[in-house]
Amino acid sequence: MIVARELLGKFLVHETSEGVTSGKIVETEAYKGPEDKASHAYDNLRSKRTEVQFGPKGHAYIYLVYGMYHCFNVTSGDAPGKPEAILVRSLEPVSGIEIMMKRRKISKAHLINLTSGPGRLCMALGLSTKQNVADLCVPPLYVERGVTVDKENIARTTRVNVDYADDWKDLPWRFFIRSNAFVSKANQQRKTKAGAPKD
DNA sequence: TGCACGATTCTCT
DNA sequence: GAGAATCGTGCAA
Repeated sequence: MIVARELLGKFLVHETSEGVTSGKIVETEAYKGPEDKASHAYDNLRSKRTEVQFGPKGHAYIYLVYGMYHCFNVTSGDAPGKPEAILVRSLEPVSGIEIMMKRRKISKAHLINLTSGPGRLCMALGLSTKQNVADLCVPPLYVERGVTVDKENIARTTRVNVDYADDWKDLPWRFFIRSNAFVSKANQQRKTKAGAPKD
C-alpha cells in the first residue's frame, strides 16, 4: 500500500535496441494478495501467471488482458510468498517520446493519450510478457528514483474495472498525482456490465 | 478438452 | 455512447 504511493513520481525506464523510453509514474493501483478479491492471486491462487507475485518484490508482473493489451505491475509483497502487486496505470512521458509515438502510431496532438492507461503505457514502452519477471533494479527495465510527490498532491480513489470484486472494489487503493494531465480517465463513465451490482 | 470471460482500447454510428 | 477485437487463463465436465 505504501509502495503504491511511493512509486508515484518515480521514473520507469526501458532500454531497447530502438532507444531508451521512460516516463514518470503518475497513477498506481494496489492489489493485496490472498485476501483481495480483485487480485489475480486471490485466495493464494498460484499459477504460471501469478507465480511472479509470490516471488521477491521489485519485479515486473506483466500479463495480457482482453487478449490484446498488456498491464504492467510491480511486485511488492513484504513477506516472502505474499502475493502483492502494484498496477501502474499511467505515466507522464519523459524521454524517448518519439519512439513511443511511433509505437503507439499517434501524433503529437494526441500526446495526452500516449501513456494514460495500462495498455497504452505498455505499448508505448514496448512492454510485453517477454519482460515478465524482470528485475526492476537492473537494466534494461528498471525503476529510477524520481521526484518526491507531496502528500497533499496525492489523491486516492477506488480502483478501476474491478466491479466483480464485491466489497473489495470500494477500497480506495488507486493513487494518482493530483492535477496531472496524464492520469488516465478510465475511472470516469466506465461501462457497467449488464446485471452487475451498482452502488 | 472445451467453454466463458477479463486489472482495456479503439472505432464506428 | 455502444460494441467489437482477441487470446491466455481458470474452471467445469
